Amino acid sequence: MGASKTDEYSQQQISLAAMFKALGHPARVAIIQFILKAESCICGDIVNELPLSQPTVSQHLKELKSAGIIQGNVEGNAICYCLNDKTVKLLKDYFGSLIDQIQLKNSNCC
Amino acid sequence: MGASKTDEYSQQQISLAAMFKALGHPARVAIIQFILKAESCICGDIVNELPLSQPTVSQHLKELKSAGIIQGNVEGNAICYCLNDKTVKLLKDYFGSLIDQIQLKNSNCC
DNA sequence: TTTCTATATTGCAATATTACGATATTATTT
DNA sequence: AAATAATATCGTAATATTGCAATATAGAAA
Repeated sequence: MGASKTDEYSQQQISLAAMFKALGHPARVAIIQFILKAESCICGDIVNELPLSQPTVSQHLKELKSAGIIQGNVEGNAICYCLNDKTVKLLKDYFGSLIDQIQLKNSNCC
Repeated sequence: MGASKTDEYSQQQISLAAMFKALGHPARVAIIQFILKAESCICGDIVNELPLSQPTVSQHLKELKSAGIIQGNVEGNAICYCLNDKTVKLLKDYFGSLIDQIQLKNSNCC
């Protein structure tokens, strides 16, 4: 009869997946890197940096924002996008805990 | 004239995005967690644990594997899937470096 | 060699993502 | 109040993902 199926996914699973999904496109990884590299984090020129149109970049920014990876700040006419350090820390800790769990069970069949 | 567009994405950006994309689905996050939780890492019963058909689980496993998140080991009739600790460490370090970079530039406009 | 068990592949329908031109919005400057 | 500049939204075409039933494959057991 086997184990019973979990009817759905946990909230943590859903929310983690949403963050990873947001990061799962080269353009969005590039946006993250550009935000970190840029002198100030006034980031309207992401559009100039990426090989994509303005609407497309705007859409990618929206996805990063709604997943909580970045935050936007209205700065006069422009908008300043920055990384959400709380989310980044959460993700770092998540992978840290995975490593801990891997090391705990040293029944390594692979 | 503004900055010139990067013609394409870097290999690092593409490869990071592929790993995140592989993790960007609740079923695949659940698979990771199950592999870690399970007594041994003989994992045919992932199918019994998840609310998905066997072909669908197999497909998710394939995606995780080809992104280098997990590895599969033939074990007689069954296959044992385990996390690739090298990849997990790489991702942990990636977020660690993001945090470092955030802290370096304390010109926080957000 | 036949049967059984575990996993993978194929084919396909439903849905989601990606990208962009056109247009809307909002704040600034004139 | 225009005109300008920066960003967002809409509509839509092309493509990719998700999920499953049906089927294939490969090893173990009989």
